[in-house]
Amino acid sequence: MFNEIKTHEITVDIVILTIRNNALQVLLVKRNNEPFKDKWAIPGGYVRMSENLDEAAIRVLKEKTNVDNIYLEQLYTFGDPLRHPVSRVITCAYFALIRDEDIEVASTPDIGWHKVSDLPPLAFDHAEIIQYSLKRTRERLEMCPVAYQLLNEKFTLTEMQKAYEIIMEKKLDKRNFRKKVITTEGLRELNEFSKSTSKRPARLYTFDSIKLNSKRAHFIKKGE
Amino acid sequence: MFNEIKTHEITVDIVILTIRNNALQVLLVKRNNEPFKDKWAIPGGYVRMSENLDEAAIRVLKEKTNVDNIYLEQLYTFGDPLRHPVSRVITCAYFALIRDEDIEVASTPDIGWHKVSDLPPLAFDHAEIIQYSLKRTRERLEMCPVAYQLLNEKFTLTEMQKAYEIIMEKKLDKRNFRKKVITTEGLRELNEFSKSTSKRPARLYTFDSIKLNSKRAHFIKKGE
DNA sequence: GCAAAAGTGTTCTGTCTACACCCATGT
DNA sequence: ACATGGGTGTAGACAGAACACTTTTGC
Repeated sequence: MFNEIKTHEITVDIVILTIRNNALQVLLVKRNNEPFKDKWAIPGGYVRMSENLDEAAIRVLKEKTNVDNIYLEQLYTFGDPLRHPVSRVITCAYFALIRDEDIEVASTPDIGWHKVSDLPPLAFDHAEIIQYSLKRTRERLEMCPVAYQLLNEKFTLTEMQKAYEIIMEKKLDKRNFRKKVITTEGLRELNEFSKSTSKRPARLYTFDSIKLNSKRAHFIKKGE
Repeated sequence: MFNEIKTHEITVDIVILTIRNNALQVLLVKRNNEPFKDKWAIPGGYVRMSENLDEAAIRVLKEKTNVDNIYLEQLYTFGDPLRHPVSRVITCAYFALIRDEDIEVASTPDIGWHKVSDLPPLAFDHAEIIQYSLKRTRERLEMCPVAYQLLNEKFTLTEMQKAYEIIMEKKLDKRNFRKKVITTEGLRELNEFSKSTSKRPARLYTFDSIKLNSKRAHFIKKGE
């Protein structure tokens, strides 16, 4: 119909969230090309002709973090004609929740974690994308226990509560939290206890059956 | 980075829903070009260089229905490399809820309403897109009264309940429904009553303050 | 006067909230 | 023995579900 249209470009950009140092952090890369050279941006890349959007997101994620078994969900597609100052780039944004311990981020000065509460100036509309991903993450957390995605495989309930509190930005009642979470499908109580780094050892739990309530949540398994 | 990528095309496709004849119906157009010539499809079109995705969706909607003041929300972006058998077309799907009475659909055999419960064979992945829009519509309905978007400006509570029942595909309790709905922000009781086409006249209500809970709901006003 | 849809309250049940003390361990 | 985080129960408020009869009108 409109052949002029073929000059659109389409990318995926991924908001990669984790909890580090008791704060929700997002992985940013420093751009080494114009536009926005030397500004921070969320990782992204062009969608290749042979891959679908999920695959593109998985690829970008793997390139940046070497992680490929995580919670990944399409967030929203941003297509303002002026979002990219040079060409017309429409981006399909994803967000991912990953375990701090799983990540192998190349430690160069051009890639790093930033607290979502204290972000540097960002390229494009990436600030808006990150804000929207936080909103979505909170929505998800209210309806299903995706927070375990941010925890180690075996975790204590206190660790899980901390993760909720960090993401929700509010204190939760310990007894109510535990009452609710132990009724969650998939949570399994282990007969193991935390190596008491501090005082009384805490019982460890794990998640086995992965049952996400979200409609378009993609649980990316290895090899997919 | 990957200049090969520039041959992506990007479209918007819109699931336009309304209630007609006590059924949830979707607007379909018959394709007159290959691929999928003579198959039904949801309305769509290429995104122009000068417009953002919402604007493209609004334009397509206006072209097909002459409606431009409705509930419109981005649904999901579908980008399977094989979803279009010829070229690589990524589509950003929207869904819209419109009032039957507002619509001016050209009445040609190539455009028409179809019950979502009885759809003809559809082009591309449009069946999947429609199914997903129904899921989303039900989610929205559970958290905010978007159903009034499908009703006339003045409506009875019974009409609204019918709309809910049609979309949710289940019967609701009249008293509980009314109890809940009258507490809704924005609902206003009028001192008017339905012209008693049948028996006892029913009080009319209207919505004035539009307060949508959804995160990315776009209320498209005239002239936007 | 009767058929048909409008309108209206109460009870029960389950869920969310608020809240304070004892327990197990390391030092 | 004490400091630290782990672990537990109950009462009140609130929201959702079940449920049946009276009212108003057209015919």
